[in-house]
Amino acid sequence: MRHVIKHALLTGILAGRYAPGQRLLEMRIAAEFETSQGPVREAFRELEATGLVVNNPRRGTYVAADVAERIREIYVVRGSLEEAATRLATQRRAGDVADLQANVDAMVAAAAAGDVARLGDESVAFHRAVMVSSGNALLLAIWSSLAIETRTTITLMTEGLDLMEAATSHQPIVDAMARGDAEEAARLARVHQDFFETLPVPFGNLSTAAE
Amino acid sequence: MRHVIKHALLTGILAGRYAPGQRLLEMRIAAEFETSQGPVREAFRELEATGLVVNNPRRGTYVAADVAERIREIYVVRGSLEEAATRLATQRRAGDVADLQANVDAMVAAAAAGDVARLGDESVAFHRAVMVSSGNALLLAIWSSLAIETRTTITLMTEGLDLMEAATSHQPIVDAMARGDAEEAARLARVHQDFFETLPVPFGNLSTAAE
DNA sequence: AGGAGTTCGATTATCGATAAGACTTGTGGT
DNA sequence: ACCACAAGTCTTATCGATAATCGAACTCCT
Repeated sequence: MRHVIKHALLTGILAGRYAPGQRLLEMRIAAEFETSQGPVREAFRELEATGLVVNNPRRGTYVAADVAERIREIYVVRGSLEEAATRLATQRRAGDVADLQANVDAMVAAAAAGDVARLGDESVAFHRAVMVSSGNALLLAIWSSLAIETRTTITLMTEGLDLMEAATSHQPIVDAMARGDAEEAARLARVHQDFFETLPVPFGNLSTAAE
Repeated sequence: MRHVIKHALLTGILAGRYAPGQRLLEMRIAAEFETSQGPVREAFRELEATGLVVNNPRRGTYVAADVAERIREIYVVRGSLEEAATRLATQRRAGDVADLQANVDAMVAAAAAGDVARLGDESVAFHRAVMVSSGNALLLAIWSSLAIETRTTITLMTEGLDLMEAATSHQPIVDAMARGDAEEAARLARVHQDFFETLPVPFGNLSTAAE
């Protein structure tokens, strides 16, 4: 149950259903999900780690006042984590990037077909595979907590950006990893995220996209 | 209350009072702190973010089986976050590093006096100041969730490492920031953490140190 | 004896109620 | 009219109890 609530709050916040700065009343949320206070509070605690919600003891839990900025910050953090993970993964993989290449190929195919959802899924799979193969469980855990899975498709859908470019932009990273050039791969992984940081963060009217 | 429990579990795990892989029974912990299940569960949820405890739904919460490795992983993540934060902070500070220099000076003084606790506090203050001045609240939030404050003093106390070296190793970072050399400062910040990653992770007999 | 199915004990997940703190509104004093 | 104070209301933090699930021990059948 708490997972359900956590996920719903997360997508709700990212989609703008819960406004920036809005107070999240425990009992109200509990009522929405037809549950009690406990699970809601636990979901809050997990969400606090992402910085998307803030808790003041005895005063309540709020959606971060500046969610838009916070989302942009996610890309910086994400870039930083992926840089580290890519460095480690390159070393551990020793040139074996078959699965990653498969993801990129699938992305290109999806982009060609205009299949945004598929492109998003493959992209998430790609980045997740890199995090997993870094061998650092904490990196993966934090990366997962950033709600990247949730964000990715929303971003692709709302920006109207060049899908093919989004797909092929992964290739240089794979190439560097295949060569075993850890530093270059890591650098590319970070730059890859910087791009999204510059995009405007969309809000509202996303209820459908987020679900 | 949940903060008390969280902190106690944290130091308990880091000090080895709770063994790696040990199951953490909610009611048992609740009894130890003369409280009820609720606060304990909330503390668990917050601790999950550090990867130091793992939860299997309906099966219980456990201390990570490989705490030692997990702690080493923290340094990688931390290095990565500090690298990003230092890069941003250098740009935003525009050469104004007076507060950081003061921290370093205090560290050197503390090292000279053999005041480990003070050295630890100043070091935490230094790194926190960098994170704060990065202007990225998410970086700060995640960094904070890594229980770095708790770890620092323990590390300094148990390793028996050269205190003066630990203190002066911060200087090059400040220098690079003062020059406005963001990339170099960022690189140094990461390397600064790599050092700790190579240290053996101590366990047990730390009950005193952790408190 | 070996294995599948079943019962029982232990523990988590959730609920509803209570205690206690914070904010709001109203009141009296200046 | 303005400020300080106080009662009342709302919300969080915590508690104790219940429901649901897991794992282990046990039994029965082959």
